[in-house]
Amino acid sequence: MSHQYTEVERDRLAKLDRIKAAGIDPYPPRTRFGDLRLMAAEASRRILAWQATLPEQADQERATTLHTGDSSVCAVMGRIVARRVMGKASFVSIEDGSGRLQLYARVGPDSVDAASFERFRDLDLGDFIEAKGNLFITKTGEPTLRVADWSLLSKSISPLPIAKEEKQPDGSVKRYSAFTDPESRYRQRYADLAVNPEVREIFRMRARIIRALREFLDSRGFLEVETPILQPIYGGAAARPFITHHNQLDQDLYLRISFELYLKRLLVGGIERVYEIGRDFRNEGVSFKHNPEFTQLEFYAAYMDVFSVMDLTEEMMQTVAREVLAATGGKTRFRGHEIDLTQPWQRIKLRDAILQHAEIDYAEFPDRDSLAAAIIAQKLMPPEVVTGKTRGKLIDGLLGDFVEKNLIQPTFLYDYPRDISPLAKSKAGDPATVERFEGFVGGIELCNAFSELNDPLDQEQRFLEEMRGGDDEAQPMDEDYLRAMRYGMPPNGGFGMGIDRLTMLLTNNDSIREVLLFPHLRKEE
RNA sequence: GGGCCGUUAGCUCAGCCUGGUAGAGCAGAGGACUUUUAAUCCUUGUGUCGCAGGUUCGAAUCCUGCACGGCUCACCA
Repeated sequence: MSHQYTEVERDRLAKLDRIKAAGIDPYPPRTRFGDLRLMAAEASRRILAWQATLPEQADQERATTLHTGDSSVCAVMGRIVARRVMGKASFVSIEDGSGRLQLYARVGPDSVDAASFERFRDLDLGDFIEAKGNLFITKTGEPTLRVADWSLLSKSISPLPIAKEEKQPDGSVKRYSAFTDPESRYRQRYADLAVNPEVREIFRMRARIIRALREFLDSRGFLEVETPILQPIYGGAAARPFITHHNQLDQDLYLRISFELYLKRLLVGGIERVYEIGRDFRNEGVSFKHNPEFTQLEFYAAYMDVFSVMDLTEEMMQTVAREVLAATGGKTRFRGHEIDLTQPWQRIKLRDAILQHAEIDYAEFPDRDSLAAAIIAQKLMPPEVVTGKTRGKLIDGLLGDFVEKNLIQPTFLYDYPRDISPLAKSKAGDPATVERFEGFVGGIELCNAFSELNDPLDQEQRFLEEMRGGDDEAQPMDEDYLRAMRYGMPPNGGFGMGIDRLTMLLTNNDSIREVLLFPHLRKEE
């Protein structure tokens, strides 16, 4: 179905025809003033600095009254985001990657001729232009470029939902009828980014976070790798996969649900410290903290264990927070809470956390049925929810229902049930418990780590236990992974973290969709 | 999947309770204006009121179903 043009769009198409008829290319292949280009923020900074060099206060005021400005010629390019057009003079504001700058054109020897002015005042919000001239400051103190020459760089046909902005006395900006409908913003992220600068800032922050994580790991001898996204056997987590098919090989393949089993194969191969940042895919529900595809960091380090990984995680998070949240000294706000990521993390045994928040000591109920009975007796969960859950899943349920939301400041919980941790090493002398931790901040789970199981016989048993469970999220047996492990895998600590959730935390966004450029939505119509 | 709320002009919204087939601001169009900055002043157009049924003489409005979305609960170790 082809696009039905609105009346405004038809007007602009007619304008486009007039532009072409005048011999002007509305989509020129290159700029004319690229060599002279200044970013908008740099132009503002430069002219304000020039003003400050004037010897006397009176001279500075005189400069703005006469609005002569400095004598150097520069050029700016960007999108028109505001227009104030008068009979023979006109102001437009353009926005580029650095910010906004006001342009001033008038009919006169110091600016443009009448024909050029007519075309200038005919510009629309959303058009891209370049303009060349000198910088000056208006009597209201606004850094401005006086247009001596200009060109259209790209004509906008559909009106962008550009909001009007009013500068408040306190310096803040009040925005009128901003583009806010979440569905429209996600479906048309291009328009969202174009008119909401703070959205662009989220994704700059996201890139900074990932860069800081890379730098941290690179500087500690980790090798970044890429492993298969299309996998013949999925594993490394408990989740339902997406299934696809290779036609020529006539083979079903799965989109990976985790990188874990491939990265640990590399430890067998002698890569002692390895990490990957990439996309995982899980065929499950969407929520404020779940998207079907999401970005994960996993690292594995030979000769580390769960506690040394805990130390490294703490250091990594502090480093990233200081780097990304330099302005606030590593503090962030999230879901209404002030969170300090530079403080040492609390470390609590899962058992103690559940004892504190759910008032049940699961260690007193060593088998599944006694724990289930106690949970029902204490009315912690309704009986129908308890049915069919293993002991580990019951404990995990208590964690999710009673503990997680209370873990606001950075906290590690450790010592997890074995049956929900099929790839983690058992704790010495405590076969029901594994050496595992999860990190929580702001009431959500952020990361997960363990002393990785490197005993191929134990691992085989775990796979068999999983398959017996009949869980549709159980990990399938991966014979090749066991074959790798039989060659000998060094003891190692592994770690996984959701980058999207970390970005939510560091940018104070309550929804994962705000930190994904193109979040999953149902198809239109 | 459940609950609640929403869907009206390009954007932000009012109108719905109490049915008489649609409004405001901004954006747009025409005019005035050579330092404006939510520019101002005059004139002016704009809609399958999410979709499909039903009730009614008459539905944006009441009813039912559906679609899409938001929040939330469940699920997601």
